[in-house]
Amino acid sequence: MAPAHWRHYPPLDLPPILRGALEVFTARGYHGSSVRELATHAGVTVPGLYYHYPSKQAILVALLDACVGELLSRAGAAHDEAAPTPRARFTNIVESIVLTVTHRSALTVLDSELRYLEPESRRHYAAARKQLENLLLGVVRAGHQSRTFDVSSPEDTTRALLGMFQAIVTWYDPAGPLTPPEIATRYRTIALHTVGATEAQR
Amino acid sequence: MAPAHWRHYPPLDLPPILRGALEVFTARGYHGSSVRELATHAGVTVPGLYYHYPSKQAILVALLDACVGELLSRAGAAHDEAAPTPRARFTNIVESIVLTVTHRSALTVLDSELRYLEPESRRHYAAARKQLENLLLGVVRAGHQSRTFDVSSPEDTTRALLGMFQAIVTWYDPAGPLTPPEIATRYRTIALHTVGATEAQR
DNA sequence: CTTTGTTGACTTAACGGTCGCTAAAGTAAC
DNA sequence: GTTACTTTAGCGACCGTTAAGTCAACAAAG
Repeated sequence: MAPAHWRHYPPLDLPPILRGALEVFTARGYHGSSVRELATHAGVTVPGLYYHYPSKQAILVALLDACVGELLSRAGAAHDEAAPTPRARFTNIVESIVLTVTHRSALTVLDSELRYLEPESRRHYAAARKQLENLLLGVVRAGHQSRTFDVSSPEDTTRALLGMFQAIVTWYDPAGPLTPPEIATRYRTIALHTVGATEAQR
Repeated sequence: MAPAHWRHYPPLDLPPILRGALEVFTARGYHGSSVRELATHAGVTVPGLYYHYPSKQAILVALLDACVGELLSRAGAAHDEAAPTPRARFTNIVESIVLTVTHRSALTVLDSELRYLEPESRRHYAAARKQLENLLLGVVRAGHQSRTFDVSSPEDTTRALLGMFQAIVTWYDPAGPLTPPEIATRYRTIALHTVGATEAQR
């Protein structure tokens, strides 16, 4: 379950039903996909699908579970591994978020389907996202207080940064010319500018 | 049609059917809304709805038309009104985008439903968004060349900025404490940092 | 060894309900 | 009488879901 290292992204190991569902949900959206499409894409019949999952929504939840946990644990590992300076921690977290968003882009797209979940599940994912926000916010605040960073409001800046990263999936194409590490490098530079720490500083 | 000024946002003047459809689409998503819901929300019957619009998709298109055009024309006006410096143009465009995203948040949320459109309509909106990107990119490039801005890549930075603005709708609440002008002010500061132009400079 | 019972994985067939959409008739204003 | 718009009624297709049966694998009982 736990990856060997937060920078290493093995191919997603999902059961065939979830693998197929991921493709269909990504292409057509949650409400736009029928359980029949999910079933045929996974190579099973419809009741075969219901044997493994109690409902269509449960499939989406299982998929999101695989996503949110990974993002959070990788960002945490990236933070812990960094030298104990705001700058090092910040760049590691940014790199890890951008790597996850790109390497797991199909899963990340599902974030926009989050609001169709029943309230209980939705609260669960809202909490997870808040945890990520707090991780990044802590680092930005530390940099703010030590004057390593130049930000007017750590809270606003953190929220803006996370939005910036999340938006990558709206244009990222795994078949395109840019690789995840390349994008991570570019966004590291941009994010450093956003928190007022120029590349030149060390 | 054209607003008196790009900073002024009168209440949306939409025909009742579109007004109701906007609420329903925003709450449930395109595929999650039925034409029966759209009709009852607008106070008409289903065939009454089909008298005005040929299909469910046409309603979404009409709604998006009202959105994209406004965003583009306001950003253009904000650019033209600014003093002819990259910094003034940049802050005006940023302010105008953030004001539109917040004042017209219900319409902006529909952007995530864009991929469910048939290819022809989707290309139309992709082109409009590209126009906005080019408007902002031109200004960022000008600031880059005149050394007013400090960016490593105007293209990447512009794309990151637009993603940052678009993401506002994921947390913005019209009933919340923050008003659109307040958010615009905060994002102006953040965006200036992102392009490497500190607030202190004039 | 066979027989029998149990489980797990999956099938065929279909349930009631909702989907997007429309034909045809009606109404009110000009 | 024409135009603008609404109504009642319902089309066929598809929706998420389920009941009931099939079939291989395996274990305990004879």
